[in-house]
Amino acid sequence: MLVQDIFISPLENALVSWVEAFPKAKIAPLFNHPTVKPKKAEKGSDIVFWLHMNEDRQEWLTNTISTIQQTYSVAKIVVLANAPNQAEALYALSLGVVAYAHAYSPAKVLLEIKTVITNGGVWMGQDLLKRLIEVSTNLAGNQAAQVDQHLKLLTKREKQVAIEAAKGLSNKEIARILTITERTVKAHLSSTFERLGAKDRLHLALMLNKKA
Amino acid sequence: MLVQDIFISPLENALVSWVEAFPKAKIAPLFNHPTVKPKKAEKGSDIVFWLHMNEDRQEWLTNTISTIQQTYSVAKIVVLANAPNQAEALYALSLGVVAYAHAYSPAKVLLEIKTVITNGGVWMGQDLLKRLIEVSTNLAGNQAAQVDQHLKLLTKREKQVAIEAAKGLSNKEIARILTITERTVKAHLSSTFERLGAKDRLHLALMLNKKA
DNA sequence: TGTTTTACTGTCCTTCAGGCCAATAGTTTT
DNA sequence: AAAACTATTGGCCTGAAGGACAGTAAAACA
Repeated sequence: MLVQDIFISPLENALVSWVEAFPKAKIAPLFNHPTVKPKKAEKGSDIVFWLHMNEDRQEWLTNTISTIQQTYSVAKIVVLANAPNQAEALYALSLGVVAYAHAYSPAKVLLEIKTVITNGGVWMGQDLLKRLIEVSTNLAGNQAAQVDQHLKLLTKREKQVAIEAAKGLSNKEIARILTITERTVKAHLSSTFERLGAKDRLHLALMLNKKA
Repeated sequence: MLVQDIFISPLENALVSWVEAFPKAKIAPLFNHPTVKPKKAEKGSDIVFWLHMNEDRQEWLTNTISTIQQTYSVAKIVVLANAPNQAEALYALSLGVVAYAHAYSPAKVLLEIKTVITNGGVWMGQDLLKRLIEVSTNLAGNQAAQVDQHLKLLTKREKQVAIEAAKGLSNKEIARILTITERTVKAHLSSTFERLGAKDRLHLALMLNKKA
């Protein structure tokens, strides 16, 4: 089976690792560029588009993915990001992209990605998946139990502070109703973030306010 | 680099596909069984534990994973399930397992898994991943009419911003994914707060994440 | 009896959020 | 045509949040 690899990148020349991984790949600045126009009709042929993502091309990404999907329903799309970030990765994957990786990944990794996706898999970094799992276990699972699980990790005082913070109260307000200093509230919250792996009070609130 | 594969399974003999994929692998009924004790000190050596999961050994799984992680901080753990299911997969992955697959996966798949995880990836079935992504990206997807009521009061752009903010994203992150300035995000948010009568983004998040 | 955990407080500093006071340009409504 | 709304961005400023240092006293635990 013929598999065509097409890199869409603003770069003039493909990166070394790209060439190393796929010597026969084509590269073009835009999708639908004449030099890379794949033969659509060819039956059983697989096409992999490797989209090189710059920080400031979010919209381009969205449009390109959409166009590719409309034109080649079976094509696989991989996003190679100069500066990978979780939000973008999630977004891309939700659009149907089958892999999201660093643009400067070594050839070895690129080949691995290729193997995985041509076998129907989806490739993504470990950190991102961890995050995904965190988020969705909170949203999906036994919400009530999940929340208790979280609260169980906290000391009595931390629990009180966390609950108030999750309601949307400010540190000052919490301090008043618990008759402690604002500083102490901060201390309890910091330790709470640490224990629960929350980024800030908003994430804490989301953790403790999962719908039942 | 030496990579040791250790199968932990109640079976007397390894499955055919296991042997086919890893002829030199060891197998034992329990972790820490003398016959499979890996040399911990060996620098740069990778260890992959393949845990064979029976339906009724949930607790065993939890404990074994925990013990392995404490003993070999760098070890990779794969779960091979006789009867894979999403809940269990999620649970295992949330514990730090880097792959979850069917115990009777062909050797080819096992080798693919091995490749992926030794390169820092995580392996899982496509269906599960799709599900994960759905859950974590569709904040508004499964919300009640009440939330729609709120969102209906907003302009298109404000709605987009509000939803992202309610997920816990910072202004900068939102700006990035919508390809606008952080300043503009602030403008949309300010107007959103006004329209919905929200005090700040935390209250907004609570409004849009209300239990149905 | 040590050691660890909890509860509490301090200052300094950086970043972020959001309000206030603008402005421009396109679209919609009146 | 004029008025209102939408989308965008700028600068300035204040206050809150949270991390990076701290530190003390009591309780719990080993």
